[in-house]
Amino acid sequence: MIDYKKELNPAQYEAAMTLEGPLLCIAGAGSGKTRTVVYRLANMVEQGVAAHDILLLTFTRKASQEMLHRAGELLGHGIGAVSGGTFHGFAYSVLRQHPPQGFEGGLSIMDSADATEALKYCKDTMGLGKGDKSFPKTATVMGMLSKARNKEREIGDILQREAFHLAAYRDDIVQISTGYSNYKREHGLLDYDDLLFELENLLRTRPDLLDYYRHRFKYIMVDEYQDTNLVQARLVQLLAGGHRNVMAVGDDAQSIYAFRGANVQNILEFPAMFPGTRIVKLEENYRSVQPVLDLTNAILAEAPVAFHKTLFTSRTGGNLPQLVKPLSDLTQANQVVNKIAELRRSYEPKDIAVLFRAGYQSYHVEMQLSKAGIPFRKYGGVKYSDAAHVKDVMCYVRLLINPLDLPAFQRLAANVKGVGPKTALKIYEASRLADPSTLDRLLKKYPDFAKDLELVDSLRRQRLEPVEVLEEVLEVYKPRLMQLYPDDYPRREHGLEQLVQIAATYRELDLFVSDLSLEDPNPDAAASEDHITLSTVHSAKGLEWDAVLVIDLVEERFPSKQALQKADDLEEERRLMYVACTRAREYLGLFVPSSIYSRGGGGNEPAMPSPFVRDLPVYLYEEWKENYTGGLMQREYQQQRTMRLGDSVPAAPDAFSRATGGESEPAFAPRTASRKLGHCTHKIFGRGKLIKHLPPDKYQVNFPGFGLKVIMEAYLQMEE
DNA sequence: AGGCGTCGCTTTTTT
DNA sequence: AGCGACGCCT
Repeated sequence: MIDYKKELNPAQYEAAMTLEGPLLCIAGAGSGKTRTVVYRLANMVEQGVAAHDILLLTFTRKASQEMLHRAGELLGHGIGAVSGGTFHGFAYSVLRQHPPQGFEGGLSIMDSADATEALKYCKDTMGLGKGDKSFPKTATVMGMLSKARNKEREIGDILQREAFHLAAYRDDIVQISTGYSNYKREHGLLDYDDLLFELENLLRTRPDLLDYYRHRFKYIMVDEYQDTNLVQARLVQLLAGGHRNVMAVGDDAQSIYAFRGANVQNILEFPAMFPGTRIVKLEENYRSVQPVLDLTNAILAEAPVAFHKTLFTSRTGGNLPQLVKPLSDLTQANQVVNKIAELRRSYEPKDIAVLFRAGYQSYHVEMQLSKAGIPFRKYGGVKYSDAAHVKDVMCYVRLLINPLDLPAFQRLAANVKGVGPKTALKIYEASRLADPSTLDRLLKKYPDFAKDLELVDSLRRQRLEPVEVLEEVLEVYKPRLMQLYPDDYPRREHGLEQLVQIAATYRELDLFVSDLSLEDPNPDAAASEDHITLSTVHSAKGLEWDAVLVIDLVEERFPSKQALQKADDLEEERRLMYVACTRAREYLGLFVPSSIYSRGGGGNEPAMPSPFVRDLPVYLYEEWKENYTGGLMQREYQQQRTMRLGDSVPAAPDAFSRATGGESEPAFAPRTASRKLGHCTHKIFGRGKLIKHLPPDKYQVNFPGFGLKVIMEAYLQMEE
């Protein structure tokens, strides 16, 4: 028997024990969210719930597998057939069993590269935006279309709000959008957004199926609920609408996917969607040492989040986070590598990570790490399955599943010398319309492509395992690999070996293909023990390391350039910064280069430190500057710092959470008023910004240089 | 007419 | 580094 009461804190215990009815778990960073879900799963099994009855929706398949694995360990036996994965993965698994109208002949999932290519094709064939230099790029148009669908608003609306300069192209963009939809239907293609909407449509139009799935999944858990969008919330409502045994877990402070339509309101409105929801807040942090936690709390203090939490930790000791100011982003790479070398004396490589806002920002660090012989693994940015050779090979496989998949057909054809999109389309039309004379003539002209089509046909006749299919394809494709990529074909060949390895774990071809586009498989994750991690902050979500280094903390990089315009976007960047820093257990390094290389400015340009760093009270970190010889020197302590030394947490956490959490207050109290608060002056701390009114007579105030304080109103001089 | 090489320009984040 | 426009080649 598991002693739940002993192994969980009271809030975790409550969440793990509540199995029936709707439950919302607000879990701060590092508060043992996974642990709580794991114990809850174990409890379910002990209470006699069959694994088969549980649906566990998580952000990545890896996350659901880890939860199941750990629950299995806890129970001392496997937990078996829990269904789980991402919303998109789940949607596909349902849709492949119940193909929507028009997809009976086969159904291909397009990843974002496929979708953009298809959109470009539509744009070109419709002759829109030709020769107009300021016409938005295909990728930009794709982004707008996807945003409109995710937020469920008109395209014109999105353009107006997010890209005013493109509003003039609204009609053209709407036309492209219509053309794209038709194209997808015609060729049996679904993009990521379609998966969710088609699933909703299926459940709404087929009451029998809705009923079936409601009985099939008697318990539903949704992780990272703050990153769900509107249609995902409706799917949860549909699926859990019968029994209402549904748990949502999330943290509004870690919502970082608004750009793709994630709606923080979802988590706030969960109790309204499921009346009678029990709310549990996990606020004790088990991950980070106090100095790291103090700094992350300070980042969040300025954010207007609905549930204000100040996390507290029981982890004692720990050093102050370091703020390192290299002279440029180039020397930053050296400083990062030096620091990693130093950290490796105390930590395993797998416990060290370098985080950044965008994929390209790790470029210099990657170079220096390679030079220093430190192995690393990069997450985020370009995906493994985006590599041209992987896409090439997968096109053969896609045509097996869906013969109408025109993008796949065109891509294969384009690899043959002398064939471009137009010729490919001719062959495609000729084969589809059964026009043997044209077909014969064209295939004679391009014997290489004829060979490809023969291969696909012969594979379609046989019923082979995924791995066997791949081996046959590679036999034809490998010789072509050298021809196509003479410069680096050995590296690509290695990548294809990995693809075969992945294929070997599947029995069904369509699952192999869909998984590859729905979830980056991360080929040799198992062999990553001796690798340090480089990752975008988005891809680092839900993970943690002993030592975390965040780089490029300058204006226009982090926060990113385009987020500086709108307040909402800037708040999302702040939460992103919060997510980055809360990944650290013990060491946190913030790197702020004084200049960055930019193409436009013709070399190095001075850079402003990120506002997220600028606004931090100085006593929360120690500052190191790089000198001309590449060494680091510590900045002399400022007056405030000396004054504050020996002081503990900026805001006394107990008092604060008691004052804000409030057993009497409804837990869902949006902090609407706080935005309107102004400034005040205090005799000792000087001028500060009012953050929150703590009734009846206190205010939480942020004083530059002193940080968060809770002060009696009588001691404050208010400004207008 | 369609394919292919070259030059100039611009880079967020992900299922 | 990748897209798009432009111009030359088959």
